[in-house]
Amino acid sequence: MTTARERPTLEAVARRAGVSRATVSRVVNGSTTVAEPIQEAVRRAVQELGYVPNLAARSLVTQRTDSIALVLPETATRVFSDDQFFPGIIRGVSQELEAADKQLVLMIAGSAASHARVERYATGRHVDGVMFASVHGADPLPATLVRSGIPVVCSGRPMGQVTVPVPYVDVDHIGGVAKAVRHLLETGRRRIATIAGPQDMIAGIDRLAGYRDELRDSGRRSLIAVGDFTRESGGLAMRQLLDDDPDLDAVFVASDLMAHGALRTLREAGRRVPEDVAVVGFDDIEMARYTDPPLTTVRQPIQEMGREMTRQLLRMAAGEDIGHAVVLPTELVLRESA
Amino acid sequence: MTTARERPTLEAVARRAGVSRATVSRVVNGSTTVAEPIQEAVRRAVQELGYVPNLAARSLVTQRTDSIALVLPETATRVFSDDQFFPGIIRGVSQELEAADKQLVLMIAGSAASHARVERYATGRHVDGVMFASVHGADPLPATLVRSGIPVVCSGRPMGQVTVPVPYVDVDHIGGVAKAVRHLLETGRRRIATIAGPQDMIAGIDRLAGYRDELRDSGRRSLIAVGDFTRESGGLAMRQLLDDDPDLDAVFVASDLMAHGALRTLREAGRRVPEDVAVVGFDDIEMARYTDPPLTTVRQPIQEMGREMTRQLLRMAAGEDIGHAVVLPTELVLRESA
DNA sequence: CAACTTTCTGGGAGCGCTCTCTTGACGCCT
DNA sequence: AGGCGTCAAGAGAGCGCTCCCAGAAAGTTG
Repeated sequence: MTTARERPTLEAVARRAGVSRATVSRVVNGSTTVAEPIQEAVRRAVQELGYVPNLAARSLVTQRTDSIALVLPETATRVFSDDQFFPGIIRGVSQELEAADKQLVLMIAGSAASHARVERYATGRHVDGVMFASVHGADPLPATLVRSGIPVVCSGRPMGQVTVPVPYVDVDHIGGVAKAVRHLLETGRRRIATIAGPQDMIAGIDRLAGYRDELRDSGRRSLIAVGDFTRESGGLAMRQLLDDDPDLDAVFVASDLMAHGALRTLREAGRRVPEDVAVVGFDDIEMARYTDPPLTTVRQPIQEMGREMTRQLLRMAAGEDIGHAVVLPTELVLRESA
Repeated sequence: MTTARERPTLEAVARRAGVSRATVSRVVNGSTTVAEPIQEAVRRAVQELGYVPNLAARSLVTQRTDSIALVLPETATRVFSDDQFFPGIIRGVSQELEAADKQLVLMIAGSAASHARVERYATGRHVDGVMFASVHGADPLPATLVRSGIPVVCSGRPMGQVTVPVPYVDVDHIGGVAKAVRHLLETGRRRIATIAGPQDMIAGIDRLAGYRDELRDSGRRSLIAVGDFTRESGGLAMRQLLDDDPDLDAVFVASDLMAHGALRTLREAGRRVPEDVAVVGFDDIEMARYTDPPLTTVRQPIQEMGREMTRQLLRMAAGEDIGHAVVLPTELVLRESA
């Protein structure tokens, strides 16, 4: 261990400023009950000594850690693919946390072991709250933490039986899909299929539900293939759809990545987009503007989701009561594929 | 704050097991000097009480925090684009950290204010070490931290004058580019251009240097346009290259994202790839297999870079001396674009 | 069998901070 | 002028843990 010069403590600052430890503490923590000249002296001493509070010592007495955990279940296919979900959330969280001067502890929880690790860490109160990005299946961990009184927020409506309500922030999947399908109908498409996402993720489930709802209302037949949000699965699903109904003239794909795969399959099958087949994606990732043709898609505000989750969590950690769900709007972005 | 049932302390475990606090501490920290039956009793008490050590209290006395910071300079264009650099590094870091049972504190440092925040946080010894992902320009922060005796590792060779050596892990940009350019020459390309990356990032600089070196050796003329690693800039740069030399028959693009933009421009300009113009990228991101045509590119082991950085950092934090540079190999991946 | 090691466990100090409680100084009212 | 209220600053008690040191118990040797 490299030995840097001894770090100054509150005590040292107090001595230097000729006041007591308590007073320095008051100034450092922004109490207003300290006379201005003394505040000034303390601040100068802090400056001169390069004092930085020891967070461990502070946590020990305040029982707060001023840091929160963001858990990314690695099993979620999307998390490490390039759909930017994960960076988007992180960025939003980070912005909001920085504004609140809190730290972000990132935990990737793939294995059962790391799952247990997250639980230990959180129940051990090493963080003031936990956020789950992209909950896969019916993960019991969020509910477990809620039950032990730890502030928790999930991205995406948690699945499974609700033994205890877990607060969440989600986007309006159903509304977004409705806009997409309606657009296809309005532009004269008759045989509309969908490539759904995995049915153990709320994004997959809701987007398929939205598609079904909208199509049922129009009285048309629906054709469904299921992918797992990856390009590859999108390509495969498109192949299957084409085999099932060579005459389909539109497809709503539950993610841009899958849409990318689907576009490729369509090209290989000699279909022109959008002339022969219209394609609408979901997510509006950066790449959507660069596919051939550029992808019409449903935009979801991922970064804003991260911010909103954080705001909710911080409020819970501060002891406020919050509503248990926030749903952010989605929007149809028209490009050339439909 | 929700009041969960009181967390048990060492003291409580000690009482329950009928031993002293010191003994419990020994067992918890894996000391071997405790008689087996007592160890057993302590472990049972820990289990029964659900004891989890208070990290703040431990840090206070050990002067370690068992967490390390990963700093992502947000200004780096690449970091939040979809080239997966950032998630790749995080994943690698996270794996290695989990194995060592340490925490990852993620800090996004865009503004000057957040820069100062990182410095305060690190010099305040709130983490045992700091890793910088993708250092942009000649950021003085890494060197500053090194000087105050904090373990630091950078991803990518730091730029600027070396007042103090900052350890780093990088990939072999030059070697990778050499392979790419050599491949173009060997497949009979005569007029080879390049789209370089930003010249304030080592990845941009080295990849251009590699291109120049290799082409100089072959005695050919070189044509250069500069982008900033985004798709958009790649498209623009390609346009410019085409204007400068309509007869060029190959282009080495310093990133896959820019290559994606370039492919689009080439298509719009009526050039066939690879028949008229061969294109080679750099990075080998997931998307490279889905461009039209699939992109020949230079693969760099991003995740491994994150792991290696972490290993180095942990060794430094443990007081070991490490060599100050590690360079990981790159590899040419042949697909259809060249 | 006494004297001395060698193990193993407990006692207790202290890491740096916050926060309650107390003291002290001052101004104001009667 | 004396008593009171008010407000600012200091004293001191821990927060939960590690680790040094002392001391007890057990084992070893001449």
